[in-house]
Amino acid sequence: MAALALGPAADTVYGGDMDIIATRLSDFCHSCSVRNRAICGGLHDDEIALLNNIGRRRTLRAGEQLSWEGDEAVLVANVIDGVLKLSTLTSDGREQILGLSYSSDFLGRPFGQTTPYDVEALTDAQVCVFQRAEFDRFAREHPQLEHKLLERTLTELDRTRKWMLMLGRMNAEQKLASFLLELSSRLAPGDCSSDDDALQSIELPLSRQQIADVLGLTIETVSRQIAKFRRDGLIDAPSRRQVTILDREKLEDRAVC
Amino acid sequence: MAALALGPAADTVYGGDMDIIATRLSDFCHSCSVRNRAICGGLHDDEIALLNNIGRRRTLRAGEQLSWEGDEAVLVANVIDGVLKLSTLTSDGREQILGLSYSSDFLGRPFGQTTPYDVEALTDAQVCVFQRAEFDRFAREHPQLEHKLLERTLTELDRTRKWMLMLGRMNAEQKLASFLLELSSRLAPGDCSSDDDALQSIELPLSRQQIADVLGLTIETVSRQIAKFRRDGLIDAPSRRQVTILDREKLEDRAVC
DNA sequence: CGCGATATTGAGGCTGCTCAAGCCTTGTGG
DNA sequence: CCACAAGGCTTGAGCAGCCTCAATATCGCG
Repeated sequence: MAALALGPAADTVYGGDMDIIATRLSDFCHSCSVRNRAICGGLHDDEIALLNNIGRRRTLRAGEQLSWEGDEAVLVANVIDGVLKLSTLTSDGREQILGLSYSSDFLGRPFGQTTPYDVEALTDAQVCVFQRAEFDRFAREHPQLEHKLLERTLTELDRTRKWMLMLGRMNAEQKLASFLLELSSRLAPGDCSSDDDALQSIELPLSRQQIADVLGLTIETVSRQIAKFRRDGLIDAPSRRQVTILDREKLEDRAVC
Repeated sequence: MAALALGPAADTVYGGDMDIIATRLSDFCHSCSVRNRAICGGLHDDEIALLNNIGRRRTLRAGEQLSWEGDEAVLVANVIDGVLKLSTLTSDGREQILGLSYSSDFLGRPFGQTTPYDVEALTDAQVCVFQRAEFDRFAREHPQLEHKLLERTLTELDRTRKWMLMLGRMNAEQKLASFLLELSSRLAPGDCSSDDDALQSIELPLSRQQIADVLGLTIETVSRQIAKFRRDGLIDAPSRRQVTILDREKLEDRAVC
């Protein structure tokens, strides 16, 4: 189905014969922009080649879903480019976003039966997908990969817990300030979390409604807080999807944490 | 220092000569109540013996801390018995509990530099602690252990995300109902998450204040919600630290999720 | 230009917080 | 065994922050 369909690039590649496939896919990895930051970093060339055999590039359009909550977890993936959201619905139909995935993040639930949340591309995105069963087998045979995956999962757990703190204890102003600051550092090209190269001008990958879903607020509250930050000269918002941080220090004060 | 001091049992054990040490510690593992549920499950006997050489039993009194937020992460541990909390402080001094750890859970941050939260025993507890550096080395050499650790971390991440949903989207009533239900299943002797053997009578390991810190509420709100559940006949609360679930179904209705 | 989707702004209400007083439990000392 | 104190818990009153509902404005696309 849609979630499993290959992107045009992958289709082309699989049209050739076996040797060519390996070569071409290997080229994918060698030129991959997240090669050293994603979990594949640290693998030997021959391991990369093997991984290539089971991985496929896939291009997602903004709004497209990668897998569905509760489905048998058939896919895992590396994010190459773009921003994706992990989300789930409350029983009364509201959405809560559980996490955002950026370039070089790992997506999905290896060694599990079901995907516990929806994955949807917020921007146009490129991912490198694997059939879960194949990935699991490969990971078990390559401890170096499992180790990278473990480190990444531990980091993600730390990040999620920090987010919990935000949801549980911050007010609307603090939530929005934290959110903008985090976004400006996660969207920075290096992705390395050194705050120095954090962006001043952010192209928001989320609508107001989605920001509200991230922060556990309503769209109106988000809108009012943005308006307040503008009035106070902390940010500028030339268009709906753009934000410029004018006074990072004061914004950090508002974020508190 | 306090955090590193050995419990009396370990002191005794280390008093003997080398051969005896290994044997005695091995006995610890063989009789360990979480042997098959914790990450050590699936290790060979000789691996267990090696692990024994670097692990120590430690008994914690309720209220005692295991490591401190921001400290260099020197310890990791398995929870053998009892309930511990992971928590952090907001800059304005309120506490947010980030997670609870029960029997057979893994504690700490391997492969990281700092412990990103406080760990404190809520009840008297027994843990099996390792120096982080030694544990890291052992884990790198034993992929089977790393694999178990990865699975556990992934599960913990899923659980944390569900908790996030609760903090972001639930009202006080839903939060408390969910909390009581989760507690009754996590405290059940099997620990297996089959809801069948969930407890009806819970001995609360947390004070009202701590419950409030878990749920992102105030102590007054927690108290009022408990009073309401009692009035409505959903629970009984014979003493401050005891709760009996009288009508699980209706409680689940209140929890919504 | 005009329509639909998205966002902003306003008014009013409710949930949960704050502040405050009193109660119950537990432990200590006479 | 009782008196008292201290800490934890409950209950109440009032308030603030955020949500809800509603009207209006703006953006983006045909």
